[in-house]
Amino acid sequence: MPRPARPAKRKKKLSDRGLQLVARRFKVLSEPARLKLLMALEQGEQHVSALIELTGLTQGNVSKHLGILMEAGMVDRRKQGLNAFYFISDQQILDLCDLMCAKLEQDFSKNSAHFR
Amino acid sequence: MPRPARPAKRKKKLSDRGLQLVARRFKVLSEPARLKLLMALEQGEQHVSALIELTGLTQGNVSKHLGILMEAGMVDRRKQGLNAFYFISDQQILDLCDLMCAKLEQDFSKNSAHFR
DNA sequence: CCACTACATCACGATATAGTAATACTCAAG
DNA sequence: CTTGAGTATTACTATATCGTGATGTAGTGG
Repeated sequence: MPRPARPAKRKKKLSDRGLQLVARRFKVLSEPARLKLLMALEQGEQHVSALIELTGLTQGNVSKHLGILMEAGMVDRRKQGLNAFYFISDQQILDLCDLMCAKLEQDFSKNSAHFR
Repeated sequence: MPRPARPAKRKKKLSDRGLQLVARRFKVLSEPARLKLLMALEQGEQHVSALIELTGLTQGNVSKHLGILMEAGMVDRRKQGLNAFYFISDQQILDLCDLMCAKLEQDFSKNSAHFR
C-alpha cells in the first residue's frame, strides 16, 4: 500500500493497544526465572527435568513459566514420550536480551563482578 | 520444530544477580504508561506539564513513572525555574523498543496468516 | 511575606503475579 | 489394567506495584 508523501521523519506512533502489547512482551522478560530458562535453552532444546536442574527452580514453577514463555511465542515445545522438549522459537528474543545486557555492562563497567 | 543451537556466539553468562538486574530493566519497560512517556520524549525533552497532556496520565502518576525511569537511568532531567525538563538519556532504550515492536509486527503478520 | 505554580512524595486500596504444595493428566512399560 | 514417571494445572498465600488523592516542597511574582 502506497504511503502518502510525508517527511517520514518521525517513527510510527503506537496506539494504546500497541503499547499494551509491547509492554506485555517486556513483562514476560522481566522475571529472573524466565530469563534463566531462556538462557538454559539458548544452547538448544531441553526437557523439563533438565531445566529444573539447570535452573534450580521447582517443577511447578518451571512449568508455569514455560507456559508463559510459550504463550508469548518465545519458546515452543515438542513432546516425545513422557518428555516435553522446549526450545526457543524466536531467536530475536536473545537479541533483545543481548542489547539489554550490553547496556547493563556499559552502566556497570566498573562493577562488572556480576558478569563473566 | 526444534532448531539447532546457536552458532556458539554467546559465551557470556550471567550470574543470578546479573539476571536480576536485567529483569529489572525489562520490568521498567513493561508498563504502558512508561512506554508512553518514553515515546513522548522521543522527539525531545518535555516538561512535566506537557507530558501530562501528551499522555493523559495524572500528575502524580507521571511524576512517579518519571522517577522510575530516571532511577533506571533511561531518562534524566534538567530543572529550569519551576519546570523540570525530562529527556531520554539512553538512546539504546529506543532500540530495544524498536526491536520489540518489530517482533510484534512480525508475530502479528504470522498470526494473521492463520486467519485465512 | 504571601500566594501561586510546577512538581515530588506519601498513604492507601485494588489488582496482579511469584512461589509452593497438592492434585490431575498423559504416556509407556509390564 | 495398573503403576509410576514426567508434566501440567489448581488453590493458596505473600508480595509488589499501579493509580489516585492528599500533602509536601521549591521556585516566582506581587
